[in-house]
Amino acid sequence: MAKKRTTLGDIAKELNVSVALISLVLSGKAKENRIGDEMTKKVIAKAEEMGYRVNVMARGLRTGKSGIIGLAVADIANPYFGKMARHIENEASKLGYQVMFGSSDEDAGKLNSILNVFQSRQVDAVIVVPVENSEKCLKNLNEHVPTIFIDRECIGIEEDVVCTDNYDGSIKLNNVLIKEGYKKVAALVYNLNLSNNNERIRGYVESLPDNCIPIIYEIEFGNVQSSLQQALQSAIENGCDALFFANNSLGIQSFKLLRQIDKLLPSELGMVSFDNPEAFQISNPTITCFEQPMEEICMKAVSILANKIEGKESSKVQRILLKGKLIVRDSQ
Amino acid sequence: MAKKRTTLGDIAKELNVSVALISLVLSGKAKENRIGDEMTKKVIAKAEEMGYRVNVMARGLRTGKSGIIGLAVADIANPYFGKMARHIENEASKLGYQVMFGSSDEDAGKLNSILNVFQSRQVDAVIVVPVENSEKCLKNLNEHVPTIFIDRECIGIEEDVVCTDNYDGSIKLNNVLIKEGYKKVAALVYNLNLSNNNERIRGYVESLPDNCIPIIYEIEFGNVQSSLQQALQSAIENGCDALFFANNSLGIQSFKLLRQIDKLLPSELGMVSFDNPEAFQISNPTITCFEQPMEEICMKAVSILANKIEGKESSKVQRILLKGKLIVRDSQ
DNA sequence: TTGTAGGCGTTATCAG
DNA sequence: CTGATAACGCCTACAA
Repeated sequence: MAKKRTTLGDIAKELNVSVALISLVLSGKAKENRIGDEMTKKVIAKAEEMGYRVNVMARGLRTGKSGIIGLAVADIANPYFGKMARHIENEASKLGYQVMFGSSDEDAGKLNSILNVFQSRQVDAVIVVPVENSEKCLKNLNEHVPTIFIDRECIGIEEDVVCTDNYDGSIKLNNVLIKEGYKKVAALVYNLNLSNNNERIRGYVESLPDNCIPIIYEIEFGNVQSSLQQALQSAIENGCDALFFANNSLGIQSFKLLRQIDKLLPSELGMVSFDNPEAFQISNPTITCFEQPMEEICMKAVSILANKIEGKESSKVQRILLKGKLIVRDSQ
Repeated sequence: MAKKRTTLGDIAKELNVSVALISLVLSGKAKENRIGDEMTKKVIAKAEEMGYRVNVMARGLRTGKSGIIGLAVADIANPYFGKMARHIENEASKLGYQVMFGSSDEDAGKLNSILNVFQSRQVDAVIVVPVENSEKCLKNLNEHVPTIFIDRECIGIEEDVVCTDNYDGSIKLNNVLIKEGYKKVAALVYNLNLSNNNERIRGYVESLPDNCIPIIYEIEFGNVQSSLQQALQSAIENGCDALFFANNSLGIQSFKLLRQIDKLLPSELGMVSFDNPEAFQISNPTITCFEQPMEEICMKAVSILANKIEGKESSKVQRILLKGKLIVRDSQ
């Protein structure tokens, strides 16, 4: 296995020309360096014949570019981030970039080590889902590599970010419950101080009618099962008639728990949730939810990043909020 | 932004020693080269202080290793492959490898270009989910880079592979239906000639009682919606009393379609499905299914790959089949 | 115990 | 139009 791969030098030798010439031709700079048409063809043919493939590391060492975009998500196994990865892969590949990913599990330490690896590899740019307490390492990253935040802002750092208009989404989502006549709606959210969570809660609170007081349960991210169980129990005991879930995993887990205690949806309890996982279309009742515009988000993020890589940074920080889609189903 | 990063040379200059010394120390070879303890400490401290970070491309150019494992899945947005990616990320990171992924969409052309990119980047190893008609490019890959197949074999290539014992799974799954007393079970599978599909169908066929004839619907991968609709229609008209789905997406899509036509599960029609997506726990009824041992598969795959990278290839091809888990719920 | 020097495959800069 | 040649930063014999 593995005989040595052919290099520019090998081709040059075969053709009795210089390495530089080959390099120029194969990196598509033949025209602009006025290299003869037939020579160009000959080189390309020979390269093909010899199975030449550029050595990206050599090129990278020389140019300082790796052709890699780093993507730091919370968890690639979460379908929400899986979709994100796919859309970013698509966009990046159009521009000739490869994607390298890492999962932070919402942990600043893990995120930090992922970003360290990315920097060691001299990724050309980074797309980050910021986590709690990551200001320091993100600020550092931001000073060295073109960076963009996605899905949420990093509280405390002024940097480009693309995400859903979570405030708007929450209002639309909660209004479904309000219009349906629910009087005591509780919101459930992870106990993570993240801009998206905060915006969703803000939307929930502000869309409540004047005579309603907000009821917010913060679920421990590290202890979802029992924390959620307690919250649901408490909400029911307090006479809540509907539940507002700030993300899909809370919605899904709760759905399971509610069924275990034979709570009937929506007759005994209404619910709506952020995000639109497959499960919400299968469940009975189907779940009314707010779908985030993932493809647009990723397209926008990569396009901004592409500009930053090229050095065409717009001078001021861009904060892009994209509208999502309310999907009304049967859970209220 | 971005002042030049510090190199080994910079540190050497600061300390008035040679580059080689620094290199030795920082790559952990101080002891074996009998370098003084205090010198070692001094170097490490200085490196820390100056924020040194190895240039992976320079190292890679020199050593021929990139520290990257390429992962070619069908679609990273599919939670099944998302989980796979996550487990591989975990295992690879323990060994100091980064993961770079690509989605083939079950298309041999796309897979080929993904693998080309991987090879250009000199990934140290590749984990591939083979697709139809990819023998040629996989054979080529296999001659140049340590490779392992995952999730399915590549029909026509003798190479290490780790996957679920699909035959076993199918038998267990179908037996649930048989034992429940269903008499006319139809199987639905994608029209892709893949070893996992074939094994699942083989299991289905062979576990049918003698008086039952197999009924198999091949769903067009490129035209799922209408192809599936026709198949379901036909199965119902032919008096099938239960459905065996060869994977999760067929199961989920069918569940939606069956509800649209108000088919009652399991009273009017029983069903079981391969894979255990979240949706199967939420649906009503919950779906009896067969869960693949993804974590074990990935652990095994990475561990074999690690050996191959080190050159300790076991001489004979390994074909690892891992047992999955039958999960009996309410759909039969 | 430490230093020297060559080379990995490309690209860029100049010179013809 | 094409060729020489010097970097890029690191590793690794081999020398001292």
